[in-house]
Amino acid sequence: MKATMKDVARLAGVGVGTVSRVINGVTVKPKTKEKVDAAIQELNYTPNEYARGLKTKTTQTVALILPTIWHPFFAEFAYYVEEFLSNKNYKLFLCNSDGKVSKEKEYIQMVKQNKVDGIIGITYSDVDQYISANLPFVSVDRHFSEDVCYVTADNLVGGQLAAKELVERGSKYVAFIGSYSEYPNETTKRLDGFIDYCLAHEIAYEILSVPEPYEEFNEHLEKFLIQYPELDGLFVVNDFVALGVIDFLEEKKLKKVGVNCQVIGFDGIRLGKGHKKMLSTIVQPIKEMAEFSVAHILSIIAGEEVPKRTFLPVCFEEGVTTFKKLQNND
Amino acid sequence: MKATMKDVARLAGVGVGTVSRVINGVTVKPKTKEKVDAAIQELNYTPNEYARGLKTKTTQTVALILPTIWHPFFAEFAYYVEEFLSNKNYKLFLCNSDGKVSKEKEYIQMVKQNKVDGIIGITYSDVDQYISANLPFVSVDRHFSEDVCYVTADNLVGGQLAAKELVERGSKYVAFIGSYSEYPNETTKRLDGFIDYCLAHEIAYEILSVPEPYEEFNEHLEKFLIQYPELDGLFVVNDFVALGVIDFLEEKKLKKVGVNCQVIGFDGIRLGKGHKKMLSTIVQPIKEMAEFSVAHILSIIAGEEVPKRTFLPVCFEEGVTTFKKLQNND
DNA sequence: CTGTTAGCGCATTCAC
DNA sequence: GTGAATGCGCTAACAG
Repeated sequence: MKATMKDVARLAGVGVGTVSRVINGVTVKPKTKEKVDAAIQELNYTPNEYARGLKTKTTQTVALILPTIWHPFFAEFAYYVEEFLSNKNYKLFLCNSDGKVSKEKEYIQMVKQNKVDGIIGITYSDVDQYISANLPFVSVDRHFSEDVCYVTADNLVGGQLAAKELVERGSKYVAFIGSYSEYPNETTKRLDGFIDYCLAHEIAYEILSVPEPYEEFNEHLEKFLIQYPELDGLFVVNDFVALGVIDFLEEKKLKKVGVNCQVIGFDGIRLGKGHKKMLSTIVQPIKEMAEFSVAHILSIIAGEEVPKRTFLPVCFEEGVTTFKKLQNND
Repeated sequence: MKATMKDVARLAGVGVGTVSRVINGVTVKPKTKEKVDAAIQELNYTPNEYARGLKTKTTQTVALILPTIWHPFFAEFAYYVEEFLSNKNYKLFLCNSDGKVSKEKEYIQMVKQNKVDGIIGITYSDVDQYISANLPFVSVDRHFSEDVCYVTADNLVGGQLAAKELVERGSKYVAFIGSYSEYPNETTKRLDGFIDYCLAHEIAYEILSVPEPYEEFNEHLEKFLIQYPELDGLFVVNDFVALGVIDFLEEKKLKKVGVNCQVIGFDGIRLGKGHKKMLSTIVQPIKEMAEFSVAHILSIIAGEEVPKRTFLPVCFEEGVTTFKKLQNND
């Protein structure tokens, strides 16, 4: 039915060891290699990865756990992870956890099952207990209690930067709009940074922080905006929510974004790629985040040491939802 | 180091066969099952999937090949595929082909390598030669020459529907705007359906069909719109391109969409979920497409017969880029 | 350099 | 019911 190594060996008139050698590129006499290659060709032979994996205890496979591939930020991240992995001849398992611990746990199990060599995870729920330092795991955007490796954009600086840009572009009274999850994660640092800057520069600010999930978010938002009508600069926790806020402002005619109010998002998703109406935002280096995540997980799998913490720089990208910069007083 | 079946057997004081039986739910005396379960618990044992796969010749794994997970339509599709697969206890490999045959081929190889049980593929390039009826493959949005199973939205009806809606909502002179790929696929039927309707109802129409990739698309578009200034209804090949067209029209002030010109897209991606400014579009039943794709590939893997062709209905979703319907003369 | 052999961890015969 | 034995397809260690 399906050709095995033994078939190839028989046809080529050699031992199975030799076949294994030519496949794995070990030194073999050119003449015999030819014979083997010919036999492989003729039988259309492909090594059985499961048999190989059983011996070598390696799967050339990594799992990626994320909340949902629907979100453009995660999709873009997944794209790059797959690309970098593929370059290294690794395959990628995709897991949408939907924030459900059971599913995250299920995938984490896979390394014990010898089904994957390691895991890259964006998990916002409580999986601490399953993660330990000896599990090949790279966490993204989330700092675990134990010393597991993690890579993240510099959310603190991002928050500071957002405040700074709003202020330097003319806002006098700013606000952070976002949500907080039940479980701690790096994204809360966006708010921390925002506050840092306002405090240090004595800028008046307000905060709207709604608990997830976003039930009645717009109701909270409306009340907030009515309560503080003088706000002229908004930093929204991510681009997705920011777009929603902008629509809401326009619909309710509460503000004219880009005219009497600025809005800055966070993520830098390429939703509007090619579109002119761009959101001003703090851009996360998604590609680099994926690159480091992959590099680190592969290093861990190889048994090498990796830096526990990798912070990647963010930058401001100007769209049409902020004013032009007045002066450059750096 | 890592516990094996033998360790469990020894600790429980039974044979490995018995351990295997309790794991696979075969009849075992309750008393011995207890002992085994206890041993499994104590050793924190998990079966090695590769060893099992080597015996059973099954991997409980399916690969999904698509052009890029970046595109919201594919991301949404992937989300559902993973969900349905997960329900059946299957895992998902993700492959971004970027339209590169080499990568598609590489993943198709995986079934020969015993690394996946089957493949679901959205491939727009020329992989016909690698696909044959005896490969467990379900094609989405693409009809292969051989009798491989495929599922697709009814693009022909979708094209007709788009034309119908434009006309019934007041357009007198309509156009199809899109592109065509080097390789045939179901999406070209959108144009076919569009023409069908126009011909049958004697509606004047034009066609702009730019070859992929989209180099200089906007140049072609501008020339086209200037050449036919009387156009008042546009059917664009998909939502992504449609949004670009709308931006272009507004930027160049060629038309006022929703006022003196209608635009209908195709796909029904939930980009604008929660946003008010929605694109009118022909919605593909993404979830159902994923559901059938998964059901079929699992059936094929199980050796069952499946329908070769599955057409799923589309529907029109009203946004703000079309006029209100004047009358209902069905 | 190359053929032979011993497992990798598990499911599945067989006898008992 | 259950234990022992066999082999899935492959790699690696061992002789030759």
